[in-house]
Amino acid sequence: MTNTTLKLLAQQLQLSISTVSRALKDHPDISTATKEKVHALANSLDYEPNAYAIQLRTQSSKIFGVIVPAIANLFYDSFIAAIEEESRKNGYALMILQSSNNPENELNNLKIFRQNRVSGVFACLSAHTQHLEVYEKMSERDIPVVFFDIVPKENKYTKVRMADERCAIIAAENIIQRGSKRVLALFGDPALSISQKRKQAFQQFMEKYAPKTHCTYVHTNSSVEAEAAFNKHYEKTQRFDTVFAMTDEILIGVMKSIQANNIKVPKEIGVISISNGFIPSLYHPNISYVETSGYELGKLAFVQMLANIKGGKTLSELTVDARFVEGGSM
Amino acid sequence: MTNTTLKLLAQQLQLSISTVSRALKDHPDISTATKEKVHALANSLDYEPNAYAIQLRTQSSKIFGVIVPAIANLFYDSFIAAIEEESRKNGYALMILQSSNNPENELNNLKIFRQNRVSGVFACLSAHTQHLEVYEKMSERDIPVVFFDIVPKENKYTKVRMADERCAIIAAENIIQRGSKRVLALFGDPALSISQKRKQAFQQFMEKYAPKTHCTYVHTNSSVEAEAAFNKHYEKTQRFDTVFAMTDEILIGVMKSIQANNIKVPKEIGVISISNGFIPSLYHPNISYVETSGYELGKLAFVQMLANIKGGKTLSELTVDARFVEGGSM
DNA sequence: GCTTAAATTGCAAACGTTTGCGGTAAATTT
DNA sequence: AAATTTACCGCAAACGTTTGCAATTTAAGC
Repeated sequence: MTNTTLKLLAQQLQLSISTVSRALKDHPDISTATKEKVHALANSLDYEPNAYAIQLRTQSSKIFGVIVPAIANLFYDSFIAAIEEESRKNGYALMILQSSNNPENELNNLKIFRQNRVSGVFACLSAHTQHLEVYEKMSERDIPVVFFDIVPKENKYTKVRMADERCAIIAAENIIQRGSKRVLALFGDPALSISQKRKQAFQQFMEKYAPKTHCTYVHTNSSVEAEAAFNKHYEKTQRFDTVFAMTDEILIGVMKSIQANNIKVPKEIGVISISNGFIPSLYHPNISYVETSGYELGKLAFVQMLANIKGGKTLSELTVDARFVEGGSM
Repeated sequence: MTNTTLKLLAQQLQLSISTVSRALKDHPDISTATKEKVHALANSLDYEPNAYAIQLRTQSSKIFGVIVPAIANLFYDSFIAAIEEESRKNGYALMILQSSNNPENELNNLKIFRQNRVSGVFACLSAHTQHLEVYEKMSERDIPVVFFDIVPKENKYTKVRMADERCAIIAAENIIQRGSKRVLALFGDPALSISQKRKQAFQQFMEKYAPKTHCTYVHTNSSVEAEAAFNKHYEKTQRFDTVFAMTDEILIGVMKSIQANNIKVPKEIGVISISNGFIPSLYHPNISYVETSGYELGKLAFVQMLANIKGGKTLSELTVDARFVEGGSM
């Protein structure tokens, strides 16, 4: 069965295509009588406008492109969920591609976006990417690009990201407030700017406002490493009373060890992490965490996108603020 | 800056549009000399074919639609990741929409898919949906639909799903092997066929091969409900020695309670679940589970889709097989 | 050198819309 | 009753491609 078109409707109704078109969109030129007839037939024939013809004619596609390193990720999937919701509300659809942290894929994806004349793209740079010219080209063609999470350094781009330093500081504040004497602070890959930022902010804050608190800083690259690191330091006689996990991944390792050793939280050890909240809610008691919400970031990114589309270029870097979520682990 | 088109290239090269078009796709009619010239200019001008014009002309869109209840979901995100990979390999892009388990959204999404003349749709029914006519209509219009995970009962559709019965039976086998006397078996929404299937298979198997084992069957709709159900039954004097969780969601609730009550696993209670593996790995000891891989399901779904597109209708129900993964909880 | 075949290239229609402009008939004003 | 306005509606071009066919140029055969 072939698709219903304006032409078909026009033929059956003995009207011109233009009249049918206008009737369907409630144009004042068309009489109520014909409007009704047209709508009736359109409904019974399940007419759906051909988005491709429309875009070809109007030169605007109502589709956003999204590039993430991976969809299967606690952070990015909620980011995607957020912009999907907003997009739907605003009549846009989403085209989602994953780069798998591979610059080549990223390039190919961008190409697909251009071929589909997307109205804008949300991009998360893949880890070791420095080929921003492609993005430049999109901007030249008036396709706004909103970078998120992993963003370029230059400030000629529109970007949104988490307030990394704030997160670390909020965590530090709560640790101090708890009256901790010895802290084990676990951070991620030291090569990533996110690890650097968080550690630096955390360390500075602790040294300034709680110089007497003894902090041990360790970098780990996986859950397993985090678990090992925790175990190693837990053996010591002078035990720490608080552990800080920079990411979910690290928290998972820590909690494995805590469960294995049947350590009482928060009595024996306080736990605090930075997270979007899902992992911390898995444990009893819930782990207290500083919230970095992919969902919020998505909402923010969308606002930026809309601003870019409507009001020309809005070059700025916005961050979504962090807040402390009390679990029962501190 | 305006987009490069065939027309523009043709003008600059003093050639006809058709020649340029053919040159670009390496048509044998065109001489090598002009091909080179065309390619050179196209590259320098960053020509990208307009997907909309192509689709309008060729009536095929190279886009698949995907409907999931939620993107932010451990199972669906890996499913999506899988079909995204395959799609890219095959020159397709993905349009992903989430239903949020709301039939109305589902309907709207389908509409968007039809407007975009997708080449096919991967659909996971939202929980309480019985309006399959929309899907019928897509099929009538030769848009193949591959249902996954939550699929319609009728067997006139193409569907892929987990081998639900097998999963349940494998779980039951292991429970019997453990020598359990009293089992608490937690299932999901009783309205969902997935819950029904798993429960029925489980129950039948237990009754047949371990008639003396006492089983309590409970349906819950969320982690919180599962936690409550577990607590309620745990109060009893005649305690169960094994708990079976049909999904990650349920497992999470169970484990919250287990942690809260400081129950020793597997000594006091054995735990087994059905999962893709991530959640079970979060606990110590790792929870034993029957593996259901969203990733595998995605790959399978894609094969089905391709078969449908190429070889006409392939009505069948394929399942991806399950296997037991030993944790330390049994 | 003339005919014929082969190698190139161009013409034009079509895909399904939108929209500026012009046209006709009815309604209103003089 | 003629003139003008108003209410409807249709024509036709354009968006960027693809593709069957015709047209042109070049090479080949004799």
